[in-house]
Amino acid sequence: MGKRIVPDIVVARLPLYLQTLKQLQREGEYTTSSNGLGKRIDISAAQIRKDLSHFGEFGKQGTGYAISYLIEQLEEILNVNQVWDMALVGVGFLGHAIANFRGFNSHGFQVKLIFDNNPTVIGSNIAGFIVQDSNKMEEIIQEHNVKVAMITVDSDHAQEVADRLVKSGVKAILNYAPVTIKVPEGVQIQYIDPIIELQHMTYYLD
Amino acid sequence: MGKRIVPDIVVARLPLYLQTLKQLQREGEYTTSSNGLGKRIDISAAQIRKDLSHFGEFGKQGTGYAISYLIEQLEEILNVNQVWDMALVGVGFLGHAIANFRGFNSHGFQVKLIFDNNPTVIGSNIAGFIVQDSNKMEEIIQEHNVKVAMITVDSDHAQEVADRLVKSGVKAILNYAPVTIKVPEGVQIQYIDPIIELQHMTYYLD
DNA sequence: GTATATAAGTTAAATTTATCACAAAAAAAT
DNA sequence: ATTTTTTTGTGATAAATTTAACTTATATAC
Ligand SMILES: NC(=O)c1ccc[n+]([C@@H]2O[C@H](COP(=O)([O-])OP(=O)(O)OC[C@H]3O[C@@H](n4cnc5c(N)ncnc54)[C@H](O)[C@@H]3O)[C@@H](O)[C@H]2O)c1
Ligand SMILES: NC(=O)c1ccc[n+]([C@@H]2O[C@H](COP(=O)([O-])OP(=O)(O)OC[C@H]3O[C@@H](n4cnc5c(N)ncnc54)[C@H](O)[C@@H]3O)[C@@H](O)[C@H]2O)c1
Repeated sequence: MGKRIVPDIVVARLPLYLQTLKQLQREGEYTTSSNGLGKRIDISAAQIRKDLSHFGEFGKQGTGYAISYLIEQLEEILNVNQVWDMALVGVGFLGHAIANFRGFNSHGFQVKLIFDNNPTVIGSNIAGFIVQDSNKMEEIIQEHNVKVAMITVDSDHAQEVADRLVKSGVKAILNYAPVTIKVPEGVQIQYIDPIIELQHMTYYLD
Repeated sequence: MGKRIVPDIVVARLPLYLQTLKQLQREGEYTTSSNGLGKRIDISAAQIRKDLSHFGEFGKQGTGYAISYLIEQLEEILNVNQVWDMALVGVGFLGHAIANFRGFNSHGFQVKLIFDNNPTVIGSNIAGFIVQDSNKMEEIIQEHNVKVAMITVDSDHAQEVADRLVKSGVKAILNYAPVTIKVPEGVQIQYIDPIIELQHMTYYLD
């Protein structure tokens, strides 16, 4: 109860808090405060406290937050106190980079399946994975009970691939193709698009 | 006058409008409406009209928006009615993918310079660019008057690289390393981080 | 030609989001 | 032991953002 009423904009900030806490931990810190954390990421202390207050009380007055405890709690809230297997569809340049990216592992994710529709790529070994035929996506994804996927195909095929992922039972899609995708209620979608970010910045340049 | 008072959250949506308009154009459409555009990207018609109203009047009652005209106008607003030369720092797996990405060109950007600090990479040809020594970043970037850069080095070196980019006169940085970076007032920074997006989504999964 | 439908731009209202300010608690200093 | 400082969690307030409603203009149907 109460989980659904947390504003999405608050949820969106939690991963950044988690990332920063982990970094503080790597730097040898054991505690921090809403102020200290906020300074790192340019977010007001009040906002951080307000955000966390949606989920419980994690700090101690006068002291602040025990970093390892807050990390644990945030990982639980974000459901990354487990490792999500992921499917990657499209092994071009970008898919290749992502398949080789080792950074997912310690943050709740791991690539498990890789698909492409190009016969010259299917069957080859990329980053330790055998590239599978995307025609068999539905059965293979279902069989492995994969719920999270990344799309790195050209934008012309992104919607079609998304549809098939949804049919396969995937509930969260990270789409790198520069196109908006329709998914049914209950399926999460997020976008990564450098051009969107670059154009956002050039607005402020002359 | 009045440019600075447009809320950033509005500015952030403009590139998405532009992307979608370009796609409609590729599909052979000549006009659209706030309603039609909004349906594509799940944004209310009222919001689109409100957003655009910050910059002028671009539509026609009863008809909607002439796509090619609105594209032109948005490109001008976002300062992408020109091509921005970009520097790319860090040519690992991800940098390799970005260097080879052809999608920037038609949207106001082009990779111009590539840097790395690894002697075995420096001097090699990647996607038609000779990888330059990142020790010489300052002078080379200044010489080419590059104002936009992408960081694809490991997170331990991202801040240091950002500092040097700023010193070189770069005014907009797209950072792929999973770490928050400090830049002086007047320098734009945006982040691309798949883990942040994935964790945002897994919150909603069980 | 008139009526109906479409759709922009805008003003006002509603909603959401962020900030402020303070009481309570703990820690540090005197 | 007492005072001062730090810091959380929160209720109240302020600010920002979105939605809805309305006016005006254009286009289409009859
Ligand atoms: N490379 C980048 O740095 C970069 C950056 C941002 C966005 N993107 C976007 O990411 C996507 C991929 O970029 P890329 O440079 O790797 O392109 P790419 O052409 O190198 O790779 C695309 C891959 O997808 C495969 N594919 C196409 N249709 C498919 C389908 N229906 N099912 C399975 N596989 C399919 C192709 O065989 C190919 O291997 C594009 O949409 C691009 O716009 C790329
Ligand atoms: N590969 C991905 O899919 C992916 C996805 C998301 C984020 N990232 C992030 O992007 C960054 C790069 O990832 P990657 O997989 O390409 O790593 P990588 O190790 O393959 O590449 C890093 C490159 O940066 C260079 N480098 C390091 N320090 C440098 C410096 N001071 N100056 C110039 N060059 C320097 C290295 O020589 C290397 O070539 C990392 O921060 C990673 O977390 C990568």
